[in-house]
Amino acid sequence: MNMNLIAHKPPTLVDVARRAGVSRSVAGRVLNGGTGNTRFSPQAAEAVRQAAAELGYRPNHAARQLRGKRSRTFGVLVASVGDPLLTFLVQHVDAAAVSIGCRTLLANTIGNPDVGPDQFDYHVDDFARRGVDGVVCAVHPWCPGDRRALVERHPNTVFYDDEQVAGVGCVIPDRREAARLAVRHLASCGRRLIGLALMARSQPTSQEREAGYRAELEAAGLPVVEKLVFDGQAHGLAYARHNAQTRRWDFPVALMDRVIDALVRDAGADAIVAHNDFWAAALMRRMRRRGIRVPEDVAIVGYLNHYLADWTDPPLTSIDPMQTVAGEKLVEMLERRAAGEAGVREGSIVRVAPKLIVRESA
Amino acid sequence: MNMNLIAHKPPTLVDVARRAGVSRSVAGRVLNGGTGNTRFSPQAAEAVRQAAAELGYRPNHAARQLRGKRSRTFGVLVASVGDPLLTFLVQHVDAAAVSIGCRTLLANTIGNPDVGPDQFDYHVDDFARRGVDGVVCAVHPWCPGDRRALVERHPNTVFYDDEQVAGVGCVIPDRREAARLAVRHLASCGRRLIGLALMARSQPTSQEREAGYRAELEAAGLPVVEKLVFDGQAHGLAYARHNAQTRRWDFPVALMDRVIDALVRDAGADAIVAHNDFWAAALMRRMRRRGIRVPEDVAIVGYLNHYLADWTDPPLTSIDPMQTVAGEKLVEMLERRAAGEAGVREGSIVRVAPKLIVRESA
DNA sequence: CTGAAAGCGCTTACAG
DNA sequence: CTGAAAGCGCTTACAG
Repeated sequence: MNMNLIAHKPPTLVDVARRAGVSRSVAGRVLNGGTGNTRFSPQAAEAVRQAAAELGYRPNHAARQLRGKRSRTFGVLVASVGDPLLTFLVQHVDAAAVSIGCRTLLANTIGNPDVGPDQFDYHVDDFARRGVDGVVCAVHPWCPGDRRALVERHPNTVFYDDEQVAGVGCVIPDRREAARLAVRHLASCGRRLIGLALMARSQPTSQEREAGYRAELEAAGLPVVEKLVFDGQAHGLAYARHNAQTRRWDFPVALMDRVIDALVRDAGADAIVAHNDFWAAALMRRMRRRGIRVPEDVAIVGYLNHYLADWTDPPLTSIDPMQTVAGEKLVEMLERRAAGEAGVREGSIVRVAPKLIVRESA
Repeated sequence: MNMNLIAHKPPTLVDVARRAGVSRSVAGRVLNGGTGNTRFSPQAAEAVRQAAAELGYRPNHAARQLRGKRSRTFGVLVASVGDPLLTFLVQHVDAAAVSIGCRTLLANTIGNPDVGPDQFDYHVDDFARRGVDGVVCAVHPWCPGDRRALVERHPNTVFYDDEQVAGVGCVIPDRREAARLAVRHLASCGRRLIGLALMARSQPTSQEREAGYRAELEAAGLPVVEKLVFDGQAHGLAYARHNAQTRRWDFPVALMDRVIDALVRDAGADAIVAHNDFWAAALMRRMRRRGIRVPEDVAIVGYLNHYLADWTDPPLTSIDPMQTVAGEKLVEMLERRAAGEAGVREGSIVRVAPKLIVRESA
């Protein structure tokens, strides 16, 4: 017991073997318990297990890995851990990894001015050094980073919401369905002139939404009016930009009045499907200032179902892209390939069905 | 070039040495570049470096670690990565780690129902297996977990906002100063009856705030009235609780009306220092419903300066606990001890000065 | 200044 | 069923 005071070096397999009175080989076979490794007697097994328990033996990860075992670690690339658009995803990828005995190595590709403007390549490299079993790339498509090189280096890579690299696994939130859900809900609440506020109509993701929006309007027998679709891009800067100083995302607040002008004042909208929860929150605030009541005059539906949605006034009805589910799917794909159950180049694209969360804004 | 197609095994030191025409030893000495390891000729160095570059050599992390090098990895324990109270801390601990060439291994101790209710011990164990260089424990003091065992297992541990374990490094946001800043700002805006809304007066952290609040009131020559301090605990459930189903934190919304009754209606407060940004957001919403204008009738100051603060209506003036700075300090402490520059048991307590961020609510 | 050699802790054919 | 032995990729005294 007072051995503890002398050396604090953790016990190794040799220590266990010695204490159990067997060889390192047997101890190893008992403790690693791999497939069909029953090449030891029950007595030996018992002795080894007891010795291991008594010593508090834990296999050394580095040694196993060096010997060719998996690192049981997945790299996760994300523009910024604090990115409000992805907090849930990051959280659930990690949860999914832990539940199969793996870990997550989070890597911010931007937002660390101490190190440099863009660390995509740095992390790809570091992942290689550390021998990750796979990589989740959840960096927004518009952020820099050589995706091809990533996939080259780490064939077992899956993307979230980014189809740039063809033939690679990919999980995508179904934005078409998201827009449909929003419109369906608004129509069922009796809204007739439903507006759609998009950040940039040129983005494929926005086009998907618009398609869903139009499809559902038609299905509901509501008028499809060109004036009811707002394109932020046409009004100048519509993107949230990461501010390296404050490490926050700067939001184009001024644009919100343009949305209200175009959709509510000019087109007479009685409901708006907003680009995301941030747009929705800003819209609601500006509307109140202009004497427009939410939801009485104009109902609002957001997208993301972010923490935020509980705290706006009124609380925000929002479409949840189900990053929970996406996170699980991503890890599942990675794991199947890491375990050799699926070919690495099986580039399936999985769409995740969104969910409507009703609060008070619509 | 078409070698790539044959074997995708990354080049090792032997490959580099062979290509450079030197021994493994020399290659190693050149490439690891440790202290005073200039035991090689300039020519050899040049050849090795060139060979390494050509092959794209990257040292194998596991092998280095096995040979006794640091893992350059820090474990970070947190109740939940998605915990809104700590997102900034997690982000900045990681940024600080990366900027010294290290990584962060995030570990959620709760909020993963797939695995079990509490994974504190599991992660402590896993950190040991992986040989982290140190651990940041940012698990809220009221969450379960054997902190003593953690420190036993990982002597190089530092805590954030938790002084339970004596004699260990600790970084704490200065709540006394936070309350002073809030009161000072409100007083300078002409507020005379400043209320303080606390979650639970029995908590040491709340007591610190109250002390700062009283001290600053006196300094400003304002009345210190007992009725102006609200104790949530006295009114029943005041804690936000983690909901494992939704993986969100449930908030005691109903309590907010009690706050307004006690402080505004009964004590006539013209300003409130709220427990945190969530309380502040909920308070503002309830006040609007009751016809109380913010900030005209009652000014509100939050605490956290969370993402949320930009999106409430009106945007929330808040005290920033400067988790940015805290994250840096935590990593700094860990690193100094990992590098052997400081004794592991140097249990210094660092207080982080907060900062007032003025928006529109006060 | 250089290289042969030992060894970190583990896994796994291989011979007994 | 068991154990001696090789080897994963690296670092580092040690002898030349």
